[in-house]
Amino acid sequence: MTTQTKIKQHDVTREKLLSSAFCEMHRQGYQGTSIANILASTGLTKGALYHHFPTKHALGLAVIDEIIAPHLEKLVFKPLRTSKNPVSTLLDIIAGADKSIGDEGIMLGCPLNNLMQEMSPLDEQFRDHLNAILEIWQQSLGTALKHGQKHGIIKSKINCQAAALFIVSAWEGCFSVAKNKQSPGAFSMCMTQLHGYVQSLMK
Amino acid sequence: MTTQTKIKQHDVTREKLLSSAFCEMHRQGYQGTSIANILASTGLTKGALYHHFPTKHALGLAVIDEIIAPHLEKLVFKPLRTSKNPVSTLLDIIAGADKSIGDEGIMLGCPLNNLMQEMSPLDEQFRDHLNAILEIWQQSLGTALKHGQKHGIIKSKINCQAAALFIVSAWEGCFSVAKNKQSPGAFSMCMTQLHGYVQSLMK
DNA sequence: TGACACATACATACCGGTTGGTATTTAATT
DNA sequence: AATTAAATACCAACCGGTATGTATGTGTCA
Repeated sequence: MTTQTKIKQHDVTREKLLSSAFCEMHRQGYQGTSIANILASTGLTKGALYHHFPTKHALGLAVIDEIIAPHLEKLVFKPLRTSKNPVSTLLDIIAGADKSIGDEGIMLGCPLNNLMQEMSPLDEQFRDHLNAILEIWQQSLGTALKHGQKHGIIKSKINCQAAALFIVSAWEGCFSVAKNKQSPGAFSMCMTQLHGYVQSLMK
Repeated sequence: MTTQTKIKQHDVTREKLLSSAFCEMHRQGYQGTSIANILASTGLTKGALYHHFPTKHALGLAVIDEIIAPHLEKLVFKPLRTSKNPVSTLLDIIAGADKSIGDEGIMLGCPLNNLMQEMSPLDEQFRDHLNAILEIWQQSLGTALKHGQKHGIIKSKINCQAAALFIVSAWEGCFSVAKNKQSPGAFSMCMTQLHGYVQSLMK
């Protein structure tokens, strides 16, 4: 037996539900997601779902915390935090975003951004959970820029927090527009401009 | 009697429905908008609504074409198109956006962006109508930048179409983030950065 | 032999949309 | 100008479908 703890059926089912819910929410939004569809695609029943999650609302929050947040953490936040040259890492991430996300991901939009748009004004808990991710994002970027400033890579006059906020905003904006145009090409073009913006912060 | 043509009851009721639908859609999204709420807030009934619009879907499209598009046309596109110095007009619009939109508008987000996010992947007609506005926006910006290039205001190496696309994206991104943070302050900070970006395109 | 992990059937509420009918305005005719 | 017919603008009740959520039953495994 490996070091891995035993996988219980309980967790398998829970993962199935979360993953299916994420998929549905990514495509239809939270409100457009129907419990029935989730159950159909997993082959489970209401008994299973309501055994694991008290409400659809709780399921939605769990998707944010257990799927969306870890995904961004792995793909963006951690690389930025652990890199020896975070500014160059940032440029790499921006430059390679279209490839690492893929056409379908671009068409569907950023899951975080999608949910923010839909749910933030409607539900305070959704907003808080989503905002926590946004905060980490901005923080990661701000720290990366500050690090660049300390090493003479980033212009000293730059307001790193404001620039970080703008990068996040523009990033999500690129997703928005590309999704609406249903055009991965537009995403690439847009992210290239963002790449240029970050470079314009450098000496 | 003035030169104005007589206001018919028909149009008054139609306007009431459109305006209420817009309001509801701005707050709840299209899918979250219920016919019942629209009727309650107007004091009308289903008979009235379905007399003027064949479906909820048609009502949604009418809101886009007859409310959202004209509003942006008046506030952004036309000023850009008719200005003698469109680049400076653009800077003015960006600088004054927070004031001209107001806190509540910022909290609720850009109606265009909201609907794009929600409906683009779900409905082709919505996408097309929304995209048409986006296209005009990008076009207005591209032309403004080109005009600036011709007059030696904008750097000649700039790709105006790409820059225009990015400005729209970043703009919408500022809305997204500010809406999620429920923070007019974040919007202002973000738009200030966008202002700086546009200035960085200038000589 | 219970606690757990699910399945099944049902309750309740709301959704968009339809239907038949009724005022009200408009247009035509005398 | 008065009358009448027809089209318009609107109302209120209802329909099928679907939504989330519940109550209860059943099999499994420690």
